[in-house]
Amino acid sequence: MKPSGKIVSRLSEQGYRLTPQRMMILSVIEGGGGHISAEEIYAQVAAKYPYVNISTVYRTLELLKRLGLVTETDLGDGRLRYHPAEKGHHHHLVCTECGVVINLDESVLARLEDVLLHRYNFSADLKHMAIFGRCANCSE
Amino acid sequence: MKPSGKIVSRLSEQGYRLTPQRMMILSVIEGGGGHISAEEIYAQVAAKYPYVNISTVYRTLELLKRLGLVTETDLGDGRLRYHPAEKGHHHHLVCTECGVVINLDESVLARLEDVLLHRYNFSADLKHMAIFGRCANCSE
DNA sequence: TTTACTGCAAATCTTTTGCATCAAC
DNA sequence: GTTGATGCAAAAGATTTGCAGTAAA
Repeated sequence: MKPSGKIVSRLSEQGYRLTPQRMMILSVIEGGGGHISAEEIYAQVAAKYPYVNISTVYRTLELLKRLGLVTETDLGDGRLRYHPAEKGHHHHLVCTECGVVINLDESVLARLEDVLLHRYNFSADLKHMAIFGRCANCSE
Repeated sequence: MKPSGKIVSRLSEQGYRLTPQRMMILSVIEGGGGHISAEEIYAQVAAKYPYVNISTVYRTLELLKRLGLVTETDLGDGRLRYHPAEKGHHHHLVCTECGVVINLDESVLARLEDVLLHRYNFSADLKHMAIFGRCANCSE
C-alpha cells in the first residue's frame, strides 16, 4: 500500500522531505481503519521496515497534525489516536465499562456546533470528538 | 475552611477513615473554583500542612471519584482536573489558542444526551465535558 | 552541498505502586 | 489491637528533546 498522492504532494510542496520513514508512516495511517495510536503505527511500520524509531513516528504525527492532514482524538485510554483528515469526520461513543467504541456520524453534533457558534461565538472543533458513557449492553 | 459535612459523613458511613490529610484535601477541592489539578491540590494542602505526599492526593482523588463525590475532567493540558460533584455540573469550552475555559450550562447538552440515549441506547456521562475550539477573540 | 530528518538515549511529566510504618477506629 | 491510610522512593507509560550523524533536495 502506498500513501495517497494528495498528502505526499502537500508535504513536498511545502518543502518537507519525503523520507521512506514518512512514506511508511503515511501508508499505515491511511491503511488502517482509523483510531490508530503512535505505538501501533510504529509496530506496523517496524514490521516491514525495521529502520524506524518511535520518535520519528511522533515527530511525523506532530507535523501532519500541524498541517491538518491528520486529526488527533483522545479515547480515554491514555494514548492519543490518529485518523487521516481526508477520510472524513465522525465522533465516538466510548463505553467506559467494556471499552467498545461506536462511531457517530458528524451530523449528530452539527446542531450543537451551531448553538456554540451563535450563542457563545465559540467555533468548536468537533472533528473527532469522544463522548464517554455506557453502551446498551453495559447499561443492562 | 472546613470540608462539607456531607462528604465527610459519607466517607465515615462507608467505613473510610477521616485522616487530617483527607480533610485538608477535601477542603481544598471544595474551596477552589473547580478545575483544580492534583498538583495544585497538593501545593495548597502542603502550604498549610506539610505532612502530605502527592500520592495521598492521588489516592484520595481516586477514592472520591469512585464514590461519585468528585468528577474528573480532561481539559486537554496533560493533567486531569477535579470538581466537587455536589456543586453541580457544567461543561467547558476550551480555547486551544489562548487556553481560556468558558463554562457552559449543562442544559446545552441535554438534548444531545437525549438523542444518544434514544437513538443509540447509549447513556452518555456528560458531567463535565470539554469541547475544544476557538473562542470569540481568537477567531478574530 | 545544504540543512531537514532520523536514530539513539536520556529526560520529562503525570500518575501509580510496593512496602514498611503509622494512626483512626 | 486491627487494618486501612500514609510517606517515600521507585516504577510505569506516553511523549519529548538534545545531539551527532545521515540522506533528501
